[in-house]
Amino acid sequence: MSLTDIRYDAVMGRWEPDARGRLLQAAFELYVERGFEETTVAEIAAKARLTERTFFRHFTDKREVLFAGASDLQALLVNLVLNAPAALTPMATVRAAFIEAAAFFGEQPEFARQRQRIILSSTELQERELIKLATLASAMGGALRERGVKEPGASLAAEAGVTAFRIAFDRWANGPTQRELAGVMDDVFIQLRSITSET
Amino acid sequence: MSLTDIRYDAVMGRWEPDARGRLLQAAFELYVERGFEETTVAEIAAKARLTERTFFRHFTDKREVLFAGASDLQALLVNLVLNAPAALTPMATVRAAFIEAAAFFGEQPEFARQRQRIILSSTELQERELIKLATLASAMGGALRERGVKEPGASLAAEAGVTAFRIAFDRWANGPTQRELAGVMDDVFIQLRSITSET
DNA sequence: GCACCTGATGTCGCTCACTGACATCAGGTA
DNA sequence: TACCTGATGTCAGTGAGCGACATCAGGTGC
Repeated sequence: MSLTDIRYDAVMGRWEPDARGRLLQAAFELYVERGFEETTVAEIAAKARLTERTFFRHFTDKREVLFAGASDLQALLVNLVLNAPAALTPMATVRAAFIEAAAFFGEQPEFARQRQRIILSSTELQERELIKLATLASAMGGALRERGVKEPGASLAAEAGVTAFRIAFDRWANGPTQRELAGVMDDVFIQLRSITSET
Repeated sequence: MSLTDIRYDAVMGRWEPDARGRLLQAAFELYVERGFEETTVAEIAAKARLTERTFFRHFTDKREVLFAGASDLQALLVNLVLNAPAALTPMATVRAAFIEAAAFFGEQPEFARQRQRIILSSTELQERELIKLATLASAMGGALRERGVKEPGASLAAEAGVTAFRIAFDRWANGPTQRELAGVMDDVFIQLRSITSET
């Protein structure tokens, strides 16, 4: 018996609770079972015992469901940058932030991997992921600027960090399960330094 | 009298020539005049004296019109990487390729800037641009691998190069007109090296 | 207890991007 | 002359996404 089989009981309020959560779960399950493009918003809504219109009140579009955690991750990383020891260089700040944030995914590695598989299956979703990462880089660049880093250094450090993160994440998501994300990221950041310093 | 006012003459073949070119121009003009999101594919087709269906035979979607040159740019950059002097390091190879390719845009700076303005006005278009750049990075990474560069160095060099290119391009497109793109790129690549090497 | 308000959901009708199937027909080819 | 080909047109969809209005349980003020 899965969670969606829990039936609604007349004792409760006017509506079955947690509409957003039900939509999240219904969408994720359907994206896994049938694929993203083959899944219709009407199907997601039906599975969550809601209407299509309600889906669009909770998520601006069909893709956003998969990026519900993005703003939390961004807030976390921005805070890590803002609160990093003042002595750190921009690049070290960004790197430390990402390595600490690795726990964000480490908690549910299976979920993270499955989500990544879905995203890889659809160009539309990859586009959305890229713009989320670009927004993230922009926010981290802003945080660096608040620490007094000038342009274009702030943007470059943030963008380079996001790039390293992305490559590390891909390797981790598709590589052997036992490897820790933080460790992969560490390697990639080291490689980034060595590759960019050779002129 | 603009180019679109040239009238079709009964002397010619069954169809007015260069449907694709007419669609390109009609779309660009409408995107500039009315904005991307406010422009309808039907309007573009009408302006080009074609039907909506024909638009979709030439372009997979409404956004692709603005990225018609992307594959040429990619081919150019990949070739520059493949044919670079063997002695160059990966990062120097990528950097040289981008600086040479700067001429690609330098030829029509006004067009490039206007196009960039359109893209900046729409999230959808930014998404598409990001995935084009990601594809470009992937292709350049492949070219580096053919030169014997190992992973993740190849991907990192390509991605870092694309990042520098993107930041330089933004600065160039929004900055003072007289500045040369190649010069801006040179600066940004130098900054990238210095920022990533501080640990 | 009653009237009122609020906010989450439902209903309806619409626009527009995009697609598949089939029709048309000028120009080249056998 | 008969046929074929390829670019275009026509038509009838599907599905995402949105605006406007209706519903109604639960809280609030009195």
